[in-house]
Amino acid sequence: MPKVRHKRLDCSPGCAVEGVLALIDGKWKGVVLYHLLSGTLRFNEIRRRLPNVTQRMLTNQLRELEADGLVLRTVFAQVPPRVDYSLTARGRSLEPVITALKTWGDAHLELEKAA
Amino acid sequence: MPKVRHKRLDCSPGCAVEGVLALIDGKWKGVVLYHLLSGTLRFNEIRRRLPNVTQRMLTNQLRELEADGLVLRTVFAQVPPRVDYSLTARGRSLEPVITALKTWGDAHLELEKAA
DNA sequence: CAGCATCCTCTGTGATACTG
DNA sequence: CAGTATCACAGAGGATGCTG
Repeated sequence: MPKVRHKRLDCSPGCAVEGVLALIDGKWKGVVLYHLLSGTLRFNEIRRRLPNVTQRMLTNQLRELEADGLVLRTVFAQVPPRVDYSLTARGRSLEPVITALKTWGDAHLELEKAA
Repeated sequence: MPKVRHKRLDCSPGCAVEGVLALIDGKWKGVVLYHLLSGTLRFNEIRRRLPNVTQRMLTNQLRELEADGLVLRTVFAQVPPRVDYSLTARGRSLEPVITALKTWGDAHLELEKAA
């Protein structure tokens, strides 16, 4: 059970907040987690959902998520390699958080939607 | 109503998630928001709650939060300067999100708590 | 297909000192 | 008290090419 290996954490009761933020921080972790909520995905499937991510970054973020015990990485010994990514129980437990983020975003963010 | 002036946002439905993350990303924004949930605070009061933050960073983060319309900055024209920081309606609307973060953190994070 | 290795840039963060 | 101004740096993030 990986403790918060990130460096921060200087608050008092707010530590928890920072801690979670440290987990989903990283330019793509949040969205990756969000997409994985829908179910298992293969590397390129995730990649397709993040138009501007580079493999390096995606690999990177996935590895960190894996290290934090949020994502499960399953490698199939096949000729055309296949790697599945899914949420661990811990990862899935983040669902309410991700949902809260998405809900708020949908409600309070002016995205590309016209008007 | 400040749009997401940050650069990212490359997802599809996950945009919202990224968007919010962009707002509370920044090493101290999360905790600052958390502490402001309890009520208005002065600059040094916030600072005292974040042991390791430097004025430069705190000022910085507060200004960004202000620019994003999450925090209200009130300057009093006094001799010993006084500046109050409080949440705007938009900022306060983030409460469920912050709460979700804190709740998850308390439940799933191994912090400094013994055992 | 799903990476890894390199190289490079930029910006977020920090330390320190000064000011109205 | 609540900043502002500099200087400096680590590492997050990106571009590209190669590989089992």
